[in-house]
Amino acid sequence: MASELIRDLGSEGSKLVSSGCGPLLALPQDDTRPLRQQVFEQVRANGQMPRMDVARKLNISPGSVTTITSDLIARGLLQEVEDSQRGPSRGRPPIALRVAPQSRFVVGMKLSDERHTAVLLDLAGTIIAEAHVASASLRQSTEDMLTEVSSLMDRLLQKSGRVMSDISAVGIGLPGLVDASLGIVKWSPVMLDTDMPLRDLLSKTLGLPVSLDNDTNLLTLAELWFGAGRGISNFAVVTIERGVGMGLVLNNRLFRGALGPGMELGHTKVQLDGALCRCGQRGCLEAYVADYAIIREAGTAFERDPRAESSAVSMIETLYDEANAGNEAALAIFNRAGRFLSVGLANIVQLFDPERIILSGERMRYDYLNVDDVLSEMNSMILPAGRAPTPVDIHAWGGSVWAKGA
Amino acid sequence: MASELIRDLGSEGSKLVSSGCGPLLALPQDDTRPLRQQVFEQVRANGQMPRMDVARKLNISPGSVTTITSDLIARGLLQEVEDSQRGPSRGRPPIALRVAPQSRFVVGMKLSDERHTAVLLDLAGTIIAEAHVASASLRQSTEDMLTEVSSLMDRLLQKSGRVMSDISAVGIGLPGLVDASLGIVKWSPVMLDTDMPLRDLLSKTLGLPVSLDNDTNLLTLAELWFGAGRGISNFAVVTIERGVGMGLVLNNRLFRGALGPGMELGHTKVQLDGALCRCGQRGCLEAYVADYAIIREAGTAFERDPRAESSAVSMIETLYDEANAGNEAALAIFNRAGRFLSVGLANIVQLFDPERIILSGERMRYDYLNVDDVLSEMNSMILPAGRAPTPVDIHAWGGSVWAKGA
DNA sequence: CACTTTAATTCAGTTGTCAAAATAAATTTT
DNA sequence: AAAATTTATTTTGACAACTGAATTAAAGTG
Repeated sequence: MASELIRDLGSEGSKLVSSGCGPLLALPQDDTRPLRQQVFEQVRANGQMPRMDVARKLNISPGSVTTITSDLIARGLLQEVEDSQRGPSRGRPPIALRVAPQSRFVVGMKLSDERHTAVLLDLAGTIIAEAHVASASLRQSTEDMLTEVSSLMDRLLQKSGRVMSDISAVGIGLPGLVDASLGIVKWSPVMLDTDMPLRDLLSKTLGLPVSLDNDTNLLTLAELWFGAGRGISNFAVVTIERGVGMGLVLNNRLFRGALGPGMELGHTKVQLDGALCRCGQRGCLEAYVADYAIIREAGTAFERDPRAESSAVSMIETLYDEANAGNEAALAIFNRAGRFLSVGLANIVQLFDPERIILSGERMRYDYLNVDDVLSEMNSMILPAGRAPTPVDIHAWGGSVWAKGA
Repeated sequence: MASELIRDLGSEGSKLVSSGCGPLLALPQDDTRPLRQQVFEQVRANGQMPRMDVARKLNISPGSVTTITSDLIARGLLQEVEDSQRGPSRGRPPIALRVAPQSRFVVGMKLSDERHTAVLLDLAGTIIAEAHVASASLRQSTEDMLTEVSSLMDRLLQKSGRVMSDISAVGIGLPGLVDASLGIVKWSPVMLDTDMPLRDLLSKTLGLPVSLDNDTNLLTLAELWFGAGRGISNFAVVTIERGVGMGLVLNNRLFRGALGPGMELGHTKVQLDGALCRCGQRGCLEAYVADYAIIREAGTAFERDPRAESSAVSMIETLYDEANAGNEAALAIFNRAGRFLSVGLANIVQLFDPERIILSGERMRYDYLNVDDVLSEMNSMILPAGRAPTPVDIHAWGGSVWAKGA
């Protein structure tokens, strides 16, 4: 079998003559956004900026900026800022532009097994309103899910005093395997059904365009748009909750992997024949740092039945208190988890060479693992020493959408 | 310290209003190649194709193709294929286009610690000639390097019957840390000097434009251009020689990492507090699968002085023979290395989700590690089971350049 | 031989962008 | 205060790239 797999230069060389060279599939994805959109994005990114600055930043002529902005203003997407106060300077004062705040609204939702969260944003990224509903059960049918999303939407609209027609798009994130381009939920811990075309169903229910994605991806996008990822081209977002997830931004763009499911940091192996993971394999990072791994260890060390505790979170909290109180065994559990997390993070750095790693997640649980120790250990495992320390961010929300008219 | 690193939504939210949202650094890299170049690349990729096919493929009007191709033909870059035989079909027969084979030539070189290799290619990617020189010593001065490259170039030209002015560009790959954009060799096992602007020196010596890159990157590009990577958007190339290297193609483009040095698969940790690596850290993949790791183990198992053997390669060969002859200890060494390699490869799959992994390298040494076992073990470590098997390619050369007039 | 089919070319027209000049609105100098 | 200077924006004409439709070219089919 091995020999079949091996091709040598000879056959390769002869193939060349007939079939040319260079990468096939030149570029199905046209990367160049129309200039109009670039101008809009530039203004949005800066909050507000005068036309000349846009022209300089994008290396286009001031004339084009005038044309484009006047068009965008006519469409109500941009507006001039009346009160552009500034220090005394010569020349005609610049008239700053900003995204018209009330022009359009988008909604971001995050579905989880505990509660669903929704935020209403304007195009400038300002949060107008926020709403929550408790999720009915751990796993639920698609129909229930549609109902819950609808009621969440109603509550959000009610809170903000808007109506459905004010909204131009909805973005929804949920855990599990999601095919964002097709809008299909392949598998999710919050849903009973698999391979469900949830996006289209939601779109029909709400009467709005919907985009669907993995929650970690959306969290990563949120970091890129609003958080620590702004201004950074390459970074990784690592989440530690029930499992260990990762989102990756390469060249200012979310990287989704080639085959869909994306990056599974949690099932990266950090130990040959290591601890048993819930995926059935051994040595996964998740099997050391996820909450169930810690609970498992605690159960062994203290001979406690995991189900005796009220919940996973509270059990870990108890354990953490004990560790702080000086319990060696509890401390050792957290230390070990922290060390393996260091290995996982160091591997990310070695492989992706990101400018930054962002630890982020809905629940702030990193202190359990002792951030400082993890970071210093991680840095000691990275080959070219002397790297910028990686800041830690905690985001309590993850929804962020993006709808854009042509 | 930890608290300083942590920001919460509050501060983030308030910052939003003033500073807008969306990624900064919109796109300094303008991705859109001029249409002329796209047409040329399309023809080159296909070997030969008629104008209408180009128009359909690139979604441009046939008129544009006529204009562009006639221009390219006038410049001598393309030519019409006289004998476009085809089955009987109605309509005017298409006139295929191809890259004019003799129009320009480029040279690719690979420098190593044993010998330097150079190939002469035309723009269609056909190898015209190949030449080698033995490298003088393990590490050498920059001056000697320049001399060696010059003599290699002379030999190549002599072999092919061309003169220097026939060549339009040279691409050179060498091991070590190379900043491709600046053309600087930060560190290399084949050079004594560090931080040397080798590209400019070579360019002056040869009187030609030179591009310089890490050899693994060049090997990856070669796979993308000529090898198993054609037609695949995302794949990883793994090399196992003195160390363990990796090149990555994402979206049909070589990914170089954010901070320059790029991906160091070899120093990915596969075991906490594992085997000692030559980098001084523990548990690196390299410390299990690189040749020095195997030799080290052999030395322990058989109480042999590594320096007693004539060379590293021959020592491994001896060990391999013994393993094949049934020596349990020798077999165990290779098996262990193979298993750790599986871990490394599985991690790549989990993180990057590539369509394919290509094991590639100048020296065909994979059989030592038993390709079949490694692959099956790797597949067993990947979460979403049922993935395409990864073919193994052996390339005996790595140079591949690309020079393109506007 | 007329008709169909497919490829390639021609050409007028649209689009998006720029360069340069003109205009606007402030400050500084005279 | 008027003139000069400075900076921002708008206007204008020109240009280059591309498209779409019509046209020409070269084959096969009935």
